[in-house]
Amino acid sequence: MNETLRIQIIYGDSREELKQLADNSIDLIFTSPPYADRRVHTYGGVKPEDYVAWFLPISEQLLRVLKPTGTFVLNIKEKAENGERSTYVLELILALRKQGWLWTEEFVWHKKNCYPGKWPNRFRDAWERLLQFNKAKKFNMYQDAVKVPIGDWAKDRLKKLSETDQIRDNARNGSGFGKNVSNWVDRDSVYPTNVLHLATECGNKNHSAAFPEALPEWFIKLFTQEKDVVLDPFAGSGTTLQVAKRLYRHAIGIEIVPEYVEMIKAELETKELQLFESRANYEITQSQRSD
Amino acid sequence: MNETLRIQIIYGDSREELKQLADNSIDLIFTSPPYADRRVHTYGGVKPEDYVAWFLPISEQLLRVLKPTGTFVLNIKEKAENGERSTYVLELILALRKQGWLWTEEFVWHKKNCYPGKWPNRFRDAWERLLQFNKAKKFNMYQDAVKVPIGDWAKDRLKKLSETDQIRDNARNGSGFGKNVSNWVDRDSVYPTNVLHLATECGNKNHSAAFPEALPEWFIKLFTQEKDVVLDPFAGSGTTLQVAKRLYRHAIGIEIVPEYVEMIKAELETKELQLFESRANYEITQSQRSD
DNA sequence: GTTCCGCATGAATCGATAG
DNA sequence: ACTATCGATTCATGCGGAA
Repeated sequence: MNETLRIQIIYGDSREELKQLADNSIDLIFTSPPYADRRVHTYGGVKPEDYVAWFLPISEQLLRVLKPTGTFVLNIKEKAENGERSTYVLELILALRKQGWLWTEEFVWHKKNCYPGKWPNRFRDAWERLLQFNKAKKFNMYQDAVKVPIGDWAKDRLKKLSETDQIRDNARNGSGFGKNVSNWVDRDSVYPTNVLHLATECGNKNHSAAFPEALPEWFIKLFTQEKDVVLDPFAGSGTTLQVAKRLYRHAIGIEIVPEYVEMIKAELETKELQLFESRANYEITQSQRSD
Repeated sequence: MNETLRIQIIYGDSREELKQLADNSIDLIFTSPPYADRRVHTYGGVKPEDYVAWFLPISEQLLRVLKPTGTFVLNIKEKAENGERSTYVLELILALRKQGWLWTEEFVWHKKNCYPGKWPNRFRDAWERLLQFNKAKKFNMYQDAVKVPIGDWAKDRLKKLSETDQIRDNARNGSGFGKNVSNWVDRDSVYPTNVLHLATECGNKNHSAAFPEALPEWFIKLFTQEKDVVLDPFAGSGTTLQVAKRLYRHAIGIEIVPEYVEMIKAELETKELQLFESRANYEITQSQRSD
């Protein structure tokens, strides 16, 4: 018997549409709000000084719909304006904490091929913030899902550990390292850090996404399991939804620009024909704007 | 005729000793203050909630002694505790702006060999902030001094990229200064970005520095010329001073731990015999604590 | 002299235990 | 309950002695 994977695209304003989602129903919120993706005009041109006030009603809803074990990942980077970095992201972090969120971590996305350009007073901006917020200190994290190959140094060094090395347990130097040498035998992968190296997708797609697929993929794998629910309240070109679907997670996206909504629907239906057919049926839903 | 390069180490507390420096006399301040609750043995151990109040009197002096064309670079990273990142660095940035500083840029130092460890709720912390502050919107910046030249060295690196390196860290590049290796092909040199890749210097040196020499070196080259004046109000093991001297910049360091002061003096005198002799004489001064 | 390998050492963070 | 201390965990690097 097939199970149904639900991919839902809601056409409308997140400030309104989030209200229809149930309490504690989302496992992961992954999103790039306006300013991160330079689409601020679609939400009426929010000024930097108004940004926090504009965002808080949305994050209040996000706090409501997220499961206690869930995670909220916010991809954002303040822009430089008139020679200075804006401070609204810093103020947003402080305001979200005051709203009840825990600021668990700040990941760095190092964009290998960042936007070109040259200015007299600054270099190109090659990184963005990925702010992790949680409702509770205990949340779901599946670290093994994102392990990476071990560095080259290990190839030469570790394979030559003798048997006595493995038995040795001299913790007298305090490091505790020698005690666990046997753990390292046959180890070929390690846990990553909080710095992510990814290229922006330069590719030949007909539309440009704010971030490469690898970015939501990493966080979806890290914070959800199959059949969990992923939400992107600023779906844009739908990268988060597509990755969620490919990884067999339920997904909900909200998008205010009708052209994007149509694009997402078309894209998802196309891929549906290619993938997963043997595995599940898919249900693609479009809700109407509520006003 | 020889010119004199002045390398001055002041033994004392920056909160007091900075007062003896002249207004508008410093071209670059590069420093790594003790982080909150770190280095409790050598330094006092400032609590996170007191950090901003502790730092502001110092930065007020820094604002006074810095030239209008000068730059202040602050290396800092908040710690994680009890599941959350502290917010005092964010609050410090906001407070410094209120004090009159411009927050020009935030560089990321990606520490390739970060501290090991494993926890259920987070990965290893592999980056630190390098916050750039200025007094005025027009400041000295010598971008060409940090361009990364293409040479045998770079080509060599390009070839040596191992397969695992490419899988686990596609941004691996030689110098570490955030350049996409593939962009180097057919170019003489390129400008870096605001992401720096450097390993920490650990290992068996007789003393351990908080940051590798390449870190102050990069900023000294970027923001000063020869015979400019560099200040480090938390000199520590003296890395900033030594690099300044090697790059033929005047330098002033303030350090509260007498053992470090002696260490810096000894180190500088040793190197004096080896380097620069044909170029200049050096004057190493020790001021006394003023109380 | 090269290369190889043992080893110490990091601005870490969490959970448990002790006062 | 709240703070101070301690053990456990982990990975990349450079130094120095050995082969």
